[in-house]
Amino acid sequence: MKKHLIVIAGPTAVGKTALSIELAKFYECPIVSADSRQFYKEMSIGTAKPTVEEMLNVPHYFIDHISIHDSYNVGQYEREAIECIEDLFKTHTHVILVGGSGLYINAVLNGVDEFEEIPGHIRESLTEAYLEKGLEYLQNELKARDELYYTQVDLNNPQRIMRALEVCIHTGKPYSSFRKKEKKERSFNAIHLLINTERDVLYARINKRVDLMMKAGLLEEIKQLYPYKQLNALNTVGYKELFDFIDQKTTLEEAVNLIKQNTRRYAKRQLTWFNNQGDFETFEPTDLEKIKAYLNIVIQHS
RNA sequence: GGUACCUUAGCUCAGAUGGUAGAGCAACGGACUGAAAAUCCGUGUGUCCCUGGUUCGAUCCCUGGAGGUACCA
Repeated sequence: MKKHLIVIAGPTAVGKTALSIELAKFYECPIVSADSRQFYKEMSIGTAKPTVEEMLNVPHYFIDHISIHDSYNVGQYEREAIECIEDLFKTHTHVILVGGSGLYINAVLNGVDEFEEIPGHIRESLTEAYLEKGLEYLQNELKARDELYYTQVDLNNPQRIMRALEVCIHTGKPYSSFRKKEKKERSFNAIHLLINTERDVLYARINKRVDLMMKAGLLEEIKQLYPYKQLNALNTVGYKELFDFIDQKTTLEEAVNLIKQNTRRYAKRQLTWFNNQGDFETFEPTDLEKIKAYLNIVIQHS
């Protein structure tokens, strides 16, 4: 029997969680998260995790999967997620993958290239060099170590350059020599659904959800995490704005408005990414019946 | 009621001896392979308050309105 991974992608706050739970109940299948912030057990209200009750009825994987103190990345996620999904397919014909992190969804669907793990101290010294010597230094280093990638990267993006450099330094080979961009074969059939709605509606949902998060105690959650605010995981919309409020850089009202604004921008970036993927069938978050009908047809024909 | 000043992009404001205008923020668009809710790039979207006049040409000068701010009553 053919195995089907139902992929539910879409911008933040569009209604993916509720929809995925409805579908999971219908197909009696588990849900795997592809949300790079819901992975963290210390972050809940600000990441709009499914509630405990919701998860009681439907098993969820990769929610509360790691700690903000762990270092985590797409490569690890790909390996773990594929192992988890293949395991689930031993007892299920359907598995749902939901999330808004395009890169992570892509890792499950197509895979990312294989890289060695890079020791953390290399990135640390690169970051230091960047802060001391500036972007131009990084650009020159990259030009010397990987001329090909130098012509391909966005040279204004320090994050990209540092990643390439850490690979070059640790392996002694150009970063671009690892970038094969090969699509990996998977043992399951993936059905791609993009959940989206009109921009006005989406933005209204985002604004409302931020207000609800505040009512649910977001500020309290953030106060607990304040000592760790420099961690990568906490460089997140909803968290960084409230850290600024705690640091008295903004008023609470300004911080909340900034969370709304930055969430809207994030949603736009997600849409840009998904639009670029091209092979997603688009539905409204309320189209449950249409989606079931669509899935039926696709599953029968595969 | 009087006097002075103001009215230009969604907001705050620049500006040109008269040749239809530009910054910041916002907004919008895009990129993306181990930080991805991250990081980076691009784009000015305009009855220059209205009206009549002067002028080849007015957002700019003049007349008369409207709205706003301050001070005096």
